[in-house]
Amino acid sequence: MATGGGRAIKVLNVAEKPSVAKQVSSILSRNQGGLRTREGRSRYNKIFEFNYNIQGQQCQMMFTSVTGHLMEIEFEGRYKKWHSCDPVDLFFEAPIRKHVPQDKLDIKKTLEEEARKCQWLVLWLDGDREGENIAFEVVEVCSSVNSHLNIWRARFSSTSDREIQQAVQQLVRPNQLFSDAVDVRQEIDLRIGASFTRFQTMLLKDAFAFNFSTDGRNLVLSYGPCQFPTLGFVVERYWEIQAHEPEEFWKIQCSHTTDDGTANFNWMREHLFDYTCAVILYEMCVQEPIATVTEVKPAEKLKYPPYPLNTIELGKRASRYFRMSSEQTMKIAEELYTSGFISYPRTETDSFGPGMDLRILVQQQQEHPEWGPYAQRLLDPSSGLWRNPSNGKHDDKAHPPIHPTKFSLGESNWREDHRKIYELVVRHYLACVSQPAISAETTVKIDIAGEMFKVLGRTIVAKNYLDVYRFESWGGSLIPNYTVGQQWWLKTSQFTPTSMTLESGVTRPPPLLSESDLLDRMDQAGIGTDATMHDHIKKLTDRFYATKEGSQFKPTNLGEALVMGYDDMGKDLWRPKLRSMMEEDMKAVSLGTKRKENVLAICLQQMKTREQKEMLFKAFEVFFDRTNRTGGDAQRVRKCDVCQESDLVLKKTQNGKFMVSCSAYPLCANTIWLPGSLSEATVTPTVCDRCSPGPIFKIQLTFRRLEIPPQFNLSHLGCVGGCDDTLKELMELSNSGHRNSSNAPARGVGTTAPSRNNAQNNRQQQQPQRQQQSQQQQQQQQQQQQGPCNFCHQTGHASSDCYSLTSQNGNARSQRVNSNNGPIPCPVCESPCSLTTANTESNRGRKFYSCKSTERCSFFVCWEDEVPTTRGRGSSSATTSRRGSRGGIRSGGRGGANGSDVRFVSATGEPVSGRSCFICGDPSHFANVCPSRGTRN
DNA sequence: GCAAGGTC
Repeated sequence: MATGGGRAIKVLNVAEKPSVAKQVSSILSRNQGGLRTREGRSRYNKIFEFNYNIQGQQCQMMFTSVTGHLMEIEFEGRYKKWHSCDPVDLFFEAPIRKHVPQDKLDIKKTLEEEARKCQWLVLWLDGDREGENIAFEVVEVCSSVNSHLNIWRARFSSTSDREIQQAVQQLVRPNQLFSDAVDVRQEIDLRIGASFTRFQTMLLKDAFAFNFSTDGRNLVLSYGPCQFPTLGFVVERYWEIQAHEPEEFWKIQCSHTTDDGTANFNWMREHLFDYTCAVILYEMCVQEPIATVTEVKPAEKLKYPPYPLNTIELGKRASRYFRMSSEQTMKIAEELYTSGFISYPRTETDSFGPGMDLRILVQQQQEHPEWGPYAQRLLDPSSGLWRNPSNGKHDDKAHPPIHPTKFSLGESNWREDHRKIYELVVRHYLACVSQPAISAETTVKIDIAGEMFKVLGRTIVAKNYLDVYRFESWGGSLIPNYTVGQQWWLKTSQFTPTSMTLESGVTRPPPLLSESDLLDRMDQAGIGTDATMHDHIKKLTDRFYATKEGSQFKPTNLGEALVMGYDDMGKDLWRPKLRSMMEEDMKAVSLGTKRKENVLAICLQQMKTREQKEMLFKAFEVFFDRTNRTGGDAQRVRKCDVCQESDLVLKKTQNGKFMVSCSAYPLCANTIWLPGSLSEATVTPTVCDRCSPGPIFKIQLTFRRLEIPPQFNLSHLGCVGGCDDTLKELMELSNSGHRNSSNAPARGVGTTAPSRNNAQNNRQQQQPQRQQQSQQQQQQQQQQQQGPCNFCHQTGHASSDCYSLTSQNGNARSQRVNSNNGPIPCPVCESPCSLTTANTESNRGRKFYSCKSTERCSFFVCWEDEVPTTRGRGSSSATTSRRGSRGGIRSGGRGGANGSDVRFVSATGEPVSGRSCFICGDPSHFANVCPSRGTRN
């Protein structure tokens, strides 16, 4: 860096926002003989002046700011207009220009005026890639009026005194590669966004009848690399819910009440899907209802306060605690920030740097009537409440976590939302610097007739941060005292439960995604930035892609159709992967390992999908009816029966002749010439109910009297699908005397079919779940038609599939099983297992194994006479074992066909690693989730 | 009428 004494040089300093210009100016001007402020051309961006010495060089500092990006990119000239070109031209051909938009011209003027006077330019933009790009925008504007500027970059990660003083003494050069990465991002976003948006809007908007109100707004079917993956999350969850099939399960509940409290014990099998099994085990417990305490495990547990608050957490918590939308949260937070009550709200950082004075912020809050006393306790060393905050893993190197900056009892111009967000920020901050909550927990396990149950009791020992963070709670539950022991005189080691019930439940689908869930997913997938995520979410509702019900998002038909269409294209254009890959490429550009031009070309090439537009059409046909319009001026008659891709549309030639021809002309030359005697022709919304494939829209035809035989009417509602004899006759008459006499009628007027392939049929074909349902219904119908099984006389399966056949095999195999009633090896995992006699009406006297090993095969229940052949892990024939297990329990009970299922449930309901499924031998899952469980062969 | 990223 050039240094020297002598005359002061003039230095233009530019920050990304006015607040930073002001902060940095006041830090640097301290003890430097004063800070002067003057107006710039923009009312928001003041200019601060002070003297400063940089490495021995006396400087006259001028410090101003921009407001984010100074420039925008847009398509040049004619490409700005929607109908100026084919949308695909926007990918490569359409030139792009970068310019300062109208509303930033005053800032540009200020920069130009100040730059002319200066020798140095110091760029104080934020320390991220966007900041670097804005820096180069500033350089471009300033250099254009002063080519001799010496250009420097100040690097700082927060506006603490130390960092700022350090940054100004260690100026570096701006990084072109960082800026290049943003150029690529901008160009890809614009080209893809504009191209796809125009393409799908023009393709679909007029072609389908959308059955919702747009509130007078123009319908735009936008596509964006961030908004679409966001929509994808919503739709994917919705599909998951749709695909869920509820299953009934059964569980034993056991409670014990004493003067000390009530313990609700949970069954360690959690639940069984088989009613008969559950009843047998329940009856065993009821017949021998003595609970023996087998384990009492006390432990101290800590609940830690949250990490310091960043933007995403603020959005998620405001959504959870106040049901406030992230968009509204950001708006309120902005207002609190600009009026000085909280720090900058757009930050990724969730840890406080070493430079922050954390106690001063607590001192500011001491006077508050609600949380003031807590703040006082925090500052009192004898309370032991203070704890240095733990650090999260995010740091944008530009801003600290969101924290209160000024005390307020609530301002007169604040609305309820301002109070809520301010309170959240303050309480969150106080919680961060507090000790965790402490509880004493006791886990008690009991054994009733061989069945295990457990309960967790919790007593809060110290609430600590929970005292101030009222949004979180930690439920305590007092339970009686228990001790372990077999001695009869220790009363608490055995007891009789107060109640024992067999309860049913049903598996439920996951809930729709909440705003908090969405922010979480976007954050994990790197969709958007902390400052833009809420915009992408709002866009889903603005574009009618999703609705918000309470705090949950549900896709509309439009949103679902779009995702289905792109899903069918198979290019993952709605998945977050695409954005993540782009993000990786940006990183490579910023590190210099990939070239800007290559990344741009490859990415755009990958996105070219226009040839697959039929997929979009098909997806939309699932949800919406077709109109007779194509989206342009031409009137749509039907899908082209030659190229099978584009539409046949009604057109009028320059010399007044009418024809129905393919919109893909000249790629497809399919044409039907209508009679030359026509004076008018208009496509109507009436669909022909005789011709297929449909829909084929009828055409209202008006003929000139003198040009058609007198027996024909002047007006005729015609169909070009082939059913219309009148039209055929008139076309033949016309052809006989006209130039289009070749084969036009024969091609246009095809075969007729009695049924029309209507939209409803298409809907069923397209939607996977509906298709499945339909197949299941068909199967059921077939089974009903085939009558009862010859062997068991039940309906629902064919004789060849009857379980009773396989259970006979099971009987044969059971010969090798030990029939003693003591502990014997489990026939599946060979660990100790008990053989118990059933006592239900239908199975009285029948014996079953109940394996107690949670280590190897979890809880296995199987009839003695129907033990599967498979033993342990990696067992033999999947077919045999599946049949054996399926044949397990034939007795009726509740649940119909389900009553003949044996299910295997681990204590947690999850497959346990390191073991094989005993049904099929696959080590990747356990038997209770075996995909072959529900099949017969 | 189009994207996403800054910020007021």
